[in-house]
Amino acid sequence: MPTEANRDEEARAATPDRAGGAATTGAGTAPPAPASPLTERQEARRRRILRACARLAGRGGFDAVQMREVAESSQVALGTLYRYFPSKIHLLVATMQDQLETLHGTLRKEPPAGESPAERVAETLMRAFRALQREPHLADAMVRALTFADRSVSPEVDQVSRQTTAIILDAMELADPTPGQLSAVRVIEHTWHSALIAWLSGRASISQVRIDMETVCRLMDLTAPRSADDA
Amino acid sequence: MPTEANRDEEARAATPDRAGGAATTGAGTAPPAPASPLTERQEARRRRILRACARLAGRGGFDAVQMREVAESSQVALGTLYRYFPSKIHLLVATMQDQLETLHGTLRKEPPAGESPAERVAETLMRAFRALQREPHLADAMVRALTFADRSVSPEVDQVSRQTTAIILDAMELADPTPGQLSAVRVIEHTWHSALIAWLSGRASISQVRIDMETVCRLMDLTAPRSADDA
DNA sequence: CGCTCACCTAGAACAAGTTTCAGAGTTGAT
DNA sequence: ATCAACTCTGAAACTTGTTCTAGGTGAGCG
Repeated sequence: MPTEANRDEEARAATPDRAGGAATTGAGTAPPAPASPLTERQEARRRRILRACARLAGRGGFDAVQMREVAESSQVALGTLYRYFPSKIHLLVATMQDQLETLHGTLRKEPPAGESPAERVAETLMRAFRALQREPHLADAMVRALTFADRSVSPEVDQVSRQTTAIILDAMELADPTPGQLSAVRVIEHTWHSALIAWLSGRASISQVRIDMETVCRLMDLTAPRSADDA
Repeated sequence: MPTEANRDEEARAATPDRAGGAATTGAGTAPPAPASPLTERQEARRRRILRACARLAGRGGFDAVQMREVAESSQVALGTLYRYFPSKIHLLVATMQDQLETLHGTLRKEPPAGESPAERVAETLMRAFRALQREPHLADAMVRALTFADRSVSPEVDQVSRQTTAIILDAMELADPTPGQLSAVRVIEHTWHSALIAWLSGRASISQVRIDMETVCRLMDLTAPRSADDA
């Protein structure tokens, strides 16, 4: 007895697996579809899955995200879930991408108000941090997935990294960063990432995280050697 | 048919599980033995296990460390392996502790030769990095375990963190760091850690890692506000 | 109308981490 | 010498991520 959500179906696009990783893994089973647009109904499925994942991660964290339960909760067969997200890690990283996009949108609407780039970046990161604090289990799940990801998830993890960079550069209000500044931004990202992990595993307090973030932002010399108004 | 390694046995200390985590987990099954000295024979078992773990991790990395195989390879029953290391993560983190101790010993014998603290720290970290490069699979396994560790492994992860701090402080040749410097050291650790992950997952090149390490060491202002010769 | 194709579903099957259990074996104490 | 306590062993069982198989359903098309 099927539930009641499988009345009519679509049949067009090849595979719902986006952003295929063609890195070192041979093109074994995954079709080389470069960008399948995803049917409306498929997009809806994808959303249901991501929402279920975030909900389950919200309580219990990483361990509470069980693939069978995600599948059931999003009214999708287990095989289908794996067709959309080839592993639990992929699923959680995609969830993080999703959340990051939301965050970036929010930040765009309410940009940080600090005077210097360093202040704005620190403020932005602490704001993001507070957002994560509101859902510590979810944060735990996403970050654990992110750091546990192996090479097969590189494209997605890279995407997350680019998104983070974009957020920081936005906060700096710097359209044309120098290589040195990009390196500084990477260091800030590293620090944020790692401080987050330390906090999530209970090895660092919030104030310690704040201090570390302020430290790295202040010392990273975010001001351009020459003021950048020639963009 | 027992193998041939279980002739005589010891029985004294409570549990070989060191550094019990009494954090939030209730004292369910683990006896509260604070520091069980481990019989000679138990110590030998522990070594065998760690060596087998490192060997398996050396090829194949994280996934190649399979608990059944570790047990078999170290001539120990599966249950015993779990008595010594309550999870695969614990086992790999302990392996990292072991390797770090070795590294620290080596570094003590051949300290870095740079002029400034920043140079010495960067040199030290790059040397450690090259050591990891020699066994990339092992490095992968240990670092993945470290970042994947949840709260139940906090004590052990903390120990690794302290060891790393000690190595950096040694390189700085600074016995009495200021709080600001400690924060800087934490940032450096965060960066090292995260850069390592990025390299291991193929998202950063070695030169990028070097640049990031030099960046963070240079900018972190490792020189004391006043020169520290009053220790 | 019936064919074909891609997608989906339900469920079994497999793999590896973890737990559990009964039975020895060892050691120190009485 | 016997006893009690503890550890180790060998093997099965359980859990959860992942894969596989068989069958069903809708859409375009001859």
